[in-house]
Amino acid sequence: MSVDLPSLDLLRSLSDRHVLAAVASSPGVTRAAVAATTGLSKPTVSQSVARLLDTGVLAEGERTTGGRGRAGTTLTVDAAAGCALAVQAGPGGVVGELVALDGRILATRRRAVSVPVTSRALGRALVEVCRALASDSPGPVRVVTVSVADPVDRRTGRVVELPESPFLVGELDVVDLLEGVVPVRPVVDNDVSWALLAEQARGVAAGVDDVLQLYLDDGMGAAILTGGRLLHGSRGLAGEIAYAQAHAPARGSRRAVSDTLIGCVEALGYLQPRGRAVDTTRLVADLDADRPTALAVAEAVAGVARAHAYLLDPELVVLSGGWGRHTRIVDAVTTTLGDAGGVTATVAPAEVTDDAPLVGARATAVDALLDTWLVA
Amino acid sequence: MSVDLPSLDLLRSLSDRHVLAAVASSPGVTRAAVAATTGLSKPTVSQSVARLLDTGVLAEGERTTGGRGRAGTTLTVDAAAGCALAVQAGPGGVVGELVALDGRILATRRRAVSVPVTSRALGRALVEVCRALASDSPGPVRVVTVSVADPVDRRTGRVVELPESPFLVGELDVVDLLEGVVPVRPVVDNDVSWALLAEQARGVAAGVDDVLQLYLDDGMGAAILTGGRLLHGSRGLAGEIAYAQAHAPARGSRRAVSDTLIGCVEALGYLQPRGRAVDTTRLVADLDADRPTALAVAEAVAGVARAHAYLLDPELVVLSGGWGRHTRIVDAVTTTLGDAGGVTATVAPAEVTDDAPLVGARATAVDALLDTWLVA
DNA sequence: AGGCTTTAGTCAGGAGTCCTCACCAAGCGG
DNA sequence: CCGCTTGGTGAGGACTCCTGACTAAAGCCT
Repeated sequence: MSVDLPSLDLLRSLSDRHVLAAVASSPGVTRAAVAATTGLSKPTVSQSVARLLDTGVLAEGERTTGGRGRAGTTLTVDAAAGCALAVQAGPGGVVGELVALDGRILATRRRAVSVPVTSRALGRALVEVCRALASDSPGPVRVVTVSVADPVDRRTGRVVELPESPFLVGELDVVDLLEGVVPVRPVVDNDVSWALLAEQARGVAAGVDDVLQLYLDDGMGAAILTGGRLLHGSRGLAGEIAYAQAHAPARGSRRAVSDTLIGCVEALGYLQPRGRAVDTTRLVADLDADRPTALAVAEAVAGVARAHAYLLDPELVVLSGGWGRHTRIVDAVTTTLGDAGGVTATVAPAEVTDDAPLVGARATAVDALLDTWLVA
Repeated sequence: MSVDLPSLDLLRSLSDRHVLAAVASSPGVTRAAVAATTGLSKPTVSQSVARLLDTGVLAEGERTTGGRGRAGTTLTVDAAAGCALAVQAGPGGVVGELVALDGRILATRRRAVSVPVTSRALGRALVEVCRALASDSPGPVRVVTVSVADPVDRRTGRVVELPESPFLVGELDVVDLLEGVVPVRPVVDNDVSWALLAEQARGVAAGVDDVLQLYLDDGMGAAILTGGRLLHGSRGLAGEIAYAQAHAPARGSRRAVSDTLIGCVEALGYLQPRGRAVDTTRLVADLDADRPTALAVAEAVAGVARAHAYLLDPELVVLSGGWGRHTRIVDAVTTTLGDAGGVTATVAPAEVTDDAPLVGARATAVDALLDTWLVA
């Protein structure tokens, strides 16, 4: 007969949350250690732990025999109480992880998709990976986060067809696809946003609250962290930079090209023949060779970075993606921002490079999984 | 002897805050009415009111004789317990208001500044207005918000000299100027941000969480609301659009101008001879007359709006300022955004036109004034 | 005028949370 | 074996919120 005391409930759940977070962040701690790290009193921690043991989130382990005094009973997160799925879908295929509340990765599944990538094949791979991971789970799946390498409406979970979509053809509705596969509504966002969260969690953006990250690969996108929070926009589509206005000298002509960023890339000859994707390998090669057309692309990117740095006043500009991390790009952006009066942002290449979106999706999944326990 | 119970304190202050907000929003309410609107129980409200009466924030009034049953004792915010100052400094001079916790304007002071505006004269006017308002105040001044019509670092309160500052010459340090004049550190921000808050409080942006507002007047700027919060950037300088890349057909030539927005305005001949300010009156006249150069400015603005709409995915784009609200500008932006695939933002002219920054600064001042009571 | 109805505000008791202090339990070292 | 150190639990106090009952006061009706 729990009475409806919203404020007291809030208070209790606040304590529980602290305790749970402490155990999750360092499994095997004792009640006393939790009390020390959280600042709560020992009795309060005991009380909270009792509640959490009752719900099944926590499990008691063996006693430790290491220290001086009495051995304490260790506390661990019980994966059987609920897990989360973090999945990344992109041109390279689908990768997914089954993660526990304490961040442990319990299982990983990969599934390649043959090019050209169709939304049908990608959707099938997504479903298969999720189904496999869900069956691996020792407990119910309570959170699913999905990274999609295309603009996606995070309210509906549908991939949005912008005029010049980078790699996908056809429509993809992640929420609809995973309807019966997974018991919860997935949180869907585009890969650049997740990559920025990864960079914040364990990369160059750690501890920085205002970040502009440019992702330059087959597709081009941006993610914005402002006041420590991701900027999503009304539909979660924020970060589109392909249509940002840009200037660049055109190839074989003396006239300047003035167009959108993707228009410049096309005019300079770096779009793949089919589709609207950037020819990353050739662009990287030309950047390595200091070819003028490639350097013109760098200038165009730098101009976009400058305009956006003026608009957003970030503390840090992160360059990521297959050709975004190239020295020539980083140098061009650094120089342009340095010449711009009033802009003080530092420029740095991304540090998290392997499956960065997956890392970000995982971090968010664990956070959300933690949250599922204080509502109930 | 209040014990150090952070969480319980938080709880109590949460109740107090609700009660105080209820009284502030509708002065003259009774305890019972507060209980009804806040959802708290009558005894809890009485307890909270007792605390607030004790600190002096609230005052008891006469009994009401309107209704059916027993007349309740009315509650009012006591202005003598603390007031706030909202001040707007711009090319037109300085305007300031003394506001009470319930939003009542207790006094207004204006002071014109002769052109050309120097930072010295503006600073003097600012100090005089603040000093006069502070002496008008029935109680201590606890919050000061200042709107400055120039880029300003909200951490330091200093006006930042960007390469092409719109109207001010010389440096201006608001925090330093008001050091002895006012007993608290002022919250300083640029006028566009405050104007957006005004638009959110009582204008076209009411209830919308993701807004891009362009302010086009003597100076040009933008403000961004994302997730219901203002985007400030690392130094509070976010919103600079003068250096956004833009395209426009040049005057008297067939070649397109490709430059920053302010560069386009200059190339089209709408910059004032002295300084880097836009010649608003002439631009408005030419927009009225449908002159090609003026319409070219509209196109340049529309291009910038489109690029930023793609980047930020706002739900609403607000156009404000002396020439920003012009039909030709609104039409151009509406058309351009309508043609852009994937952008669904609606476009609307600003509704709060008279001293919009002051309105926003006032709203924030009242909020902050409310906050000063729950910390203590 | 007096009683009834309605509303305002307070008092008392119960539930729930947190804290401090004290106590018991269990290891390790001398 | 005894003392020291550390882990965990009770008891009591303080504080908050709530519900329900009670008093106070004003208007309406007979």
